[in-house]
Formats: sequence, structure tokens, C-alpha cells
Amino acid sequence: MHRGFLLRIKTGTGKKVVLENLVLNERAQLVLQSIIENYIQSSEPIGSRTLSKSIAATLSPATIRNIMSDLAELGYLIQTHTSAGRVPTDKAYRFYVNSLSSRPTSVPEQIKQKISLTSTEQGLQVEGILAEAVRLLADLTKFACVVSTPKASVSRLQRIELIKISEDRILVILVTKAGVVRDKIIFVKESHSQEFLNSVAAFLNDEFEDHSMQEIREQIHQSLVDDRNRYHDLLAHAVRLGKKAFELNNPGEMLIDGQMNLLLDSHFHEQSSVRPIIDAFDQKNAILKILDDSMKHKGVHIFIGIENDSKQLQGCSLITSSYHNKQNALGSIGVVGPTSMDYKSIISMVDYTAKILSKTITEQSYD
Amino acid sequence: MHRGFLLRIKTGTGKKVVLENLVLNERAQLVLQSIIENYIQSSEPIGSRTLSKSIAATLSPATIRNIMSDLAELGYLIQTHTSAGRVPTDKAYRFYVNSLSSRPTSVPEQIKQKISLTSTEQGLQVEGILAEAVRLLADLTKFACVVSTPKASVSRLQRIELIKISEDRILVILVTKAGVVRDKIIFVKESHSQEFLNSVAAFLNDEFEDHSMQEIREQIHQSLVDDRNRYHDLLAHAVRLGKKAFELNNPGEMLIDGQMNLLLDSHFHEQSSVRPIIDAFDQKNAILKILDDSMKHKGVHIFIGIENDSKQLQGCSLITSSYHNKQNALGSIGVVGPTSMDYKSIISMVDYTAKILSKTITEQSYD
DNA sequence: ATTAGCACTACCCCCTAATGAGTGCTAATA
DNA sequence: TATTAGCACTCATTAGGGGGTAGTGCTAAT
Repeated sequence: MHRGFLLRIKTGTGKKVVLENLVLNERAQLVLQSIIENYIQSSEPIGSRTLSKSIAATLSPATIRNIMSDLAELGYLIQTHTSAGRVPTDKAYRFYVNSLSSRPTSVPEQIKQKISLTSTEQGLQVEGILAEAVRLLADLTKFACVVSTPKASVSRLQRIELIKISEDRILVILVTKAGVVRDKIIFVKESHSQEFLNSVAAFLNDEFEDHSMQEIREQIHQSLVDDRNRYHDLLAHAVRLGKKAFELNNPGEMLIDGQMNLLLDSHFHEQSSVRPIIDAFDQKNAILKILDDSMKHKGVHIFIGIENDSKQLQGCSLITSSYHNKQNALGSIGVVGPTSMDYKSIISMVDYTAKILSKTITEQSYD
Repeated sequence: MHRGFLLRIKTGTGKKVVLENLVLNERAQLVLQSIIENYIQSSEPIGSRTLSKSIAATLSPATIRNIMSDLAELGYLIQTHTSAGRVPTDKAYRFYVNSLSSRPTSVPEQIKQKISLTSTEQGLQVEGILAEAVRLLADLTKFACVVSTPKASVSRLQRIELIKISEDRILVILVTKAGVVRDKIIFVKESHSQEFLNSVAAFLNDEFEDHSMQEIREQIHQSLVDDRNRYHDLLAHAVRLGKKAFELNNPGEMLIDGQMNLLLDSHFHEQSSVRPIIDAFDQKNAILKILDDSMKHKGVHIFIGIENDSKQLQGCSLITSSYHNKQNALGSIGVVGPTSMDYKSIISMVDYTAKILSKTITEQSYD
């Protein structure tokens, strides 16, 4: 004989047994969803009475209390204290997000109009476009936003320049097809004339244009192995300089905007809860890893609170999407906000912004 | 017949007259200074009793009360409410700062050791050094810090490169003596071969190496005026392309670090007071203007609360100092903190950091 | 000129009581 | 059998009141 129709059964002894992976019935889902949506709006614990008014189906507070009690037992809701309303758990948000149609809802026209990147009109570099995109997204969402710069390894070479700066220093400038200009200085033992550097650069350009940095590194490394085969000076130096020039030393960067929004956000107004997130921003690696991972598959990715590997990020949610040029996923853009954020609209904004970003970058790419 | 020996006199009718620009006598100065120092430490209103204990000269609370009352009347102190201690005003801080010896006190050895920039070991670019410096200063002071990037106009040209990217786009790379690499894209109507661009670049390099951007712009502009004199194609194109290439479009950038420190600082814990400052950071121009101004004269500059032109910054103080290479002031680095910051130590840190920064940049400069 | 003494002020802290939003359980109801 | 009304109970939040305290300003004494 069972009560709580869907969630619990009474054993012979009257003990309640919770069936773990039971699917919620429709009414329970409705209640849960309603609690979540209410909470996202008000960010205050939701009581049975409030819910009874706001919910579509006409249910009495008492009934709702029963359902809520069941949901609580299954780990979808918690109470901050005995006589308080219920608050959704991360598990609840996960349920909620999964129940959203996989197609992001479309962005309202008026917001769409705001999402435009001024890149094309000016010769703005990729970094500039990214900065603009991340600022835009932060303004729209009122949360903190991040974007990772195009991964060096997948970028394809457009051009390399070697500029003699002093007897032992050479400025290397790498231009990628995606439109990123990277510069760094390498130190050399012997002095080279600028003319010679020009020939080396010409050689490297000839050889490697349109190859990915990853490929180039591998090929140069290989050349070193059958080093003996080389018969003229230029090649030898090209290999030696190229090895240094293409050495991966950019650890992957990211741009951040709107950190302040988090501190001013009502969900976070107890400072202690933001602190770890801020620290995560400072250290960068945890967030970079998430952005990196989210490049591997297309579409919007959602990481809710406890789901994050990094302890520091378990108090917030991230919504990310990768951006592309014609060939490759280049990087990811994302929002960092409270677990109780308005997933529906944030998801669609991230999705839309990522698309616009891809479009803008593709357009001004050098192919 | 007068009482309050230094500040007030009684008129015939017994009315008190405040002498405005009267110099404080020594004892009053001592009291004021002591109040300020106490307040900087505790950030709580200072009462006459507390002060009587902490102050060097042995004065009774009552005496101090009299002095304080006078100081209040002159606008150096205010009370938050009738029965509270006194709090220094911006005018008081100005007095305090002026009374500090113009030589910044030397930085403690242990802190000096922390102030070192890793630039030299690696071929780190100027922007990298600046980022490191501003982060360092933020860590040390626990306030927000800013640094302006080297002003384009005073930078002197090391090298220009023109790279053909597509039929109508040319990537311009400017390397300055200070070690800043700037890149931008210019659009052209006619297509040029890379070889031709190389000759143009060679010409521009020959002509303008070691000239400041400002000079170059002027000279090119002048060339345009006596345009008719030119007789060969190269020169004509060099002028045309050069004009675009050297067009000043970098509005002056700045790097920020440690904004979070402000929000976590006890002086600011009412959010409303930080908000305008954060906004000022976002808009940048007010702060950039201060950094810019402070480049005009050597040494440390101090802007206290109300003294700031920008309304948004009237709730905080800025301490800035410019940094240099061998020839020029390049930019400024500064701290943004509460008006009740520990001026003495912050001043010395800013001063020292700016010096180290200048040294580091000069060392790795391309001269 | 300085200081001790005193009345006064207003914040702060702690306690209490009242309020109210919420729950769980039980019994009545459809 | 599922739902709901009713009731006792819990606990955060709020308002009010008293004692303590850190401070002041003024006056009279030194």
C-alpha cells in the first residue's frame, strides 16, 4: 500500500523507502519547475502557499506541501531552516536545464539589436573583437563573462616576420589566419643580419603558410631529427630559429569582464560566497579548463554548482559556448553567475553571442 | 582678548570669528596628525580620550577637546553624530600629506624584495611588464591599481612592417623603442605586391627610425602639403600608406588590477560608496586623464577625494607616479584607495614600484 | 592656559515579546 | 485513495526598552 504515489512506498513495517532514480511524475515536475522559476525570480525561499497561488494547476497548499516534502527527500529541494520555504538544489537546476528544449529559445529582437560587434567597419583585431564581445555579454547578462583567446595550436599560419632588434634579440611576429597577431622576443647566440632574417622568414613562410602551429612545431622538430640531411646554411638556421619562434609559450589567455556584477548581485551579497569565485578568476586555470573542454563539442554547455571540478566554482554556474572560424573551434565564451540564474535567457544570450562572434571573426579572417 | 589662541578671536561683541587661512600652531598640527594616523589605522572615529593616551605630548582629554573643536570649525574634522569621535576630512588628509617630507619614506627591505619584475629573464613585452607591475602593486597595497600604457605619441619608432593580408588589407606592425608592438589593419583601394610594400616599409624605416610618432605624423602631413614636389612613385605611396599607418587611433589604454580589493576593503564595505568608483573604472576616461596629467611632472602625485574633478572619484584617493625610459615619461602607474588610506606607506610603494618599472623598461628597451 | 567635573547625547548591545511565514501531521472530505 | 482543511509548532525577523559606554560641550577650579 503506497502513498506519495510516485516517490515513496511503505514497506511492510511502515518504513519509508525512497526509490532513487525514479522519474518524477508530471505534477511533481510541474511543481518543481514552478519552484525553480519562482526562486530564480525572487531569490527567496518558496513556500507552499505562494506556490499554490502562482502555479497553473489548482492545487491546495497542503497538497503542494506533500509534493515538496517528497521532492526534498529526493534531493531536489532544501530548507534553510525548519520553518522556511524551500530552495532548489543544484540537482534541481540540472533537472530544470535538462527539461528545457535543447534548442535555445530565441533572443528577443530588442536584445538582438544590441548584440552587434563593430569589428567589420574598422580593422579591429581579434583581441579587440573578443573584448567587445565579452563586455557586451557582461552588460546584457549582468554577470561576469569570460572568453578564451584562440588556441595557438589550432591557429594556422598566415605569415611570420623576423625583426632584428639587437645583436642577440629577434622580434618574432606571427600572424594567424584567424587574425591574431602574436609577438615575442627570442634570444640568439650569433648575430644575424636583417637580410638574412628576411630570407629565413621567407623560407618559413613558403614552407608553412596555412599550416597549423601544431603541425609546424611537429615538422620542425622532425627536421631536427634528420638534421644531417640538410645541406645548406639557410635551412639549418631556419630550423633553429623556427624552433624557437614556434615554441608554444602562450599558456592560453582569457579576457574577463563584469566581475563587479557578481559582487553587486543580490544572490551573492554575502561576500564570503563570491570570494572563491574571484580567486578562481585570478588563478584562471580552473576557468580556462572549462572553456577549453567546452570547445570540444558544439553548442551550449552548462556547468551547475557542484558539478564543477574546481571547489572554488561550486558556488556558481557557468554557461559556455565555443566560437569558430570556417575551419576550427577557436575558443569559448561564457557567463559565470549564481546557480540560481535565469538559465533560459542566459543560455540563449550566450548562444546568440557566440554565433555572432563566430560570424564576425570568420568575416574578417584572412582566408 | 582671545581664547583658542590660534584659531579664533573674540570680537568686541563676543562673537567668534574664524580666521580662515590661519596656519595651525604646532600643537594643533600634532593633534591633527595624530588623529589622522589613528584613524588611518583603526578607521573608527577618534575621541579625545583615546587620543590623550596615544599622543606623545601629555595633554588632558579636555584640552584636546578644545583643540579638536577648533579643528572641526576650520573644516579639518567632522563628527558623524553628536556623541561620536571625530573623523578627518579630505582637507585634513591634504594637510597630512603636505606635511609629509617630500621624499617618500624608503620601502622596507622585505617589501622591496617582493617588488621585482621578471622581465629581463624572458623576452617579455612591455605590456607584460606593465601587467606584472600593476598586479604586484595591487597585491602589496591591497587596493585597486592602474597603469597607463606608453603614450603612442612620444614613443619612438624602431621599425615598421607592412604585411599584405588580402587585396585591400594591409597589416601594419609598429615596433617602438620602448618595446611596444602595435598592430593594426589599414584598408587600401589599390592592391600592392608584398615586394612593393617591403620597399615602402624600408623607405619609412630609413626615413623615420628613432623619430617619435608625433614627429612622424607631422612630417608626413607636411610632405602631403608639398606633395607636388615628389617625383617618384615610391615616395608618393609611402606618404599615402604612412599617413594611414601612423594615424593615431589608440586612444590610450590602461591596465587595471585589484578592483576586488576595494570591495573587500573595510573602509568601503557599504557597497554604495564603491559603485561610482567601479563605474569610473569601466568608463576609464576620468582615470586616464589623471594618469595622463600626472605624467607631466616627475614624482608622486596625490589626489584626495574631493580634489578629483570627476564626481565618481570624489570618494577615493589616487596616488600616482610616472614611469620613464631613457628619454621620455611613458605613462603612469597608480593606486586607487579610500581617502583614509595609509598615505605614507602607499606613497613609498608607488614611488618605488614606478622606479623599478622605469628601470626594467629602460633595460629591455631596444636602444 | 589648562584641566577636572558634570550633565547630556546617541549609538550599540542584549533581552524580550510579538508577528508571521512556513512546516508536518492528522483527520475529514470527495 | 487522493486531496484538503485545520491545528500545533518552529524559527527568523522585527520592534521596543533598558543598561552600558564612548563621546561631547560647558563651566568652574586650578
